[in-house]
Amino acid sequence: MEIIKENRFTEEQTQIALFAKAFGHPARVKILQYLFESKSCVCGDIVDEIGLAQSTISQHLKELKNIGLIQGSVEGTSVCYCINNETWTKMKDMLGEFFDQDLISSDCC
Amino acid sequence: MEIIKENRFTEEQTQIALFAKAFGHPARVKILQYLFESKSCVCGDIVDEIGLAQSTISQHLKELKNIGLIQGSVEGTSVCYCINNETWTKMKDMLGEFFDQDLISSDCC
DNA sequence: TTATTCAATCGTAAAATTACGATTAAAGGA
DNA sequence: TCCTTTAATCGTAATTTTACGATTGAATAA
Repeated sequence: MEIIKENRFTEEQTQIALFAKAFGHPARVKILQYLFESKSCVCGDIVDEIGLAQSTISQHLKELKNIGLIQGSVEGTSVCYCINNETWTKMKDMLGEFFDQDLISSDCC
Repeated sequence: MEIIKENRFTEEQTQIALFAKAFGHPARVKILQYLFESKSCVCGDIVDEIGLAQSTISQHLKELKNIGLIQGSVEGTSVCYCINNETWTKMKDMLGEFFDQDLISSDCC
């Protein structure tokens, strides 16, 4: 869609922002927490847990899936969603480094 | 604005999402990195550094200020922006805990 | 086969976000 | 005083996000 290369931001800056956006909505924070805490991760259970319309939850799940934080596997007529630990770790590393900037920063003002 | 208490999400979930949204845009990621790296933190320098219109940068700075991640002090006709280390640390702690969920999570699927 | 269940997708509306130029206000300098 | 500089705010447009109900499609159950 965006053909012309945008030089304004680095790949890293863009990726950090994309990860942040992924849990930049309380529903997606809650979904991710639920997937970590719960043994069950069926889509219908998530809908019950969060309290938003089924189509809305599907939309949020799609966003989390698009960035790779979760993955879904069809189980009969249900779909089981899980954290993708590889992406989760990558996110932890990237954002962890971003957060720790303060440790090597000099004072200002 | 929102009078009726919204029970759908916890304060923590909402706060995590708000912090995430704060750096959920590459311009704000870059601004924060610049404030950490640079000795200078004058608004005009940020505008030059990022390459967006002055009014757009002001808007992004306002968002970062609203959530408390940065603070500005007037210096003559300029404004000097700085990281608010207290809020930054609070954010690190909160999101760090959120990220480390995987350490106590059981496998699924 | 037909009916049911479950989740994705569609269509749509409302709200929020992002970006810009123009204007304003405050401070400093001539 | 008047002019310049700096950054906030205003007004606005385009885009994205969020949410919902309705529909669809796939799989299972009767």
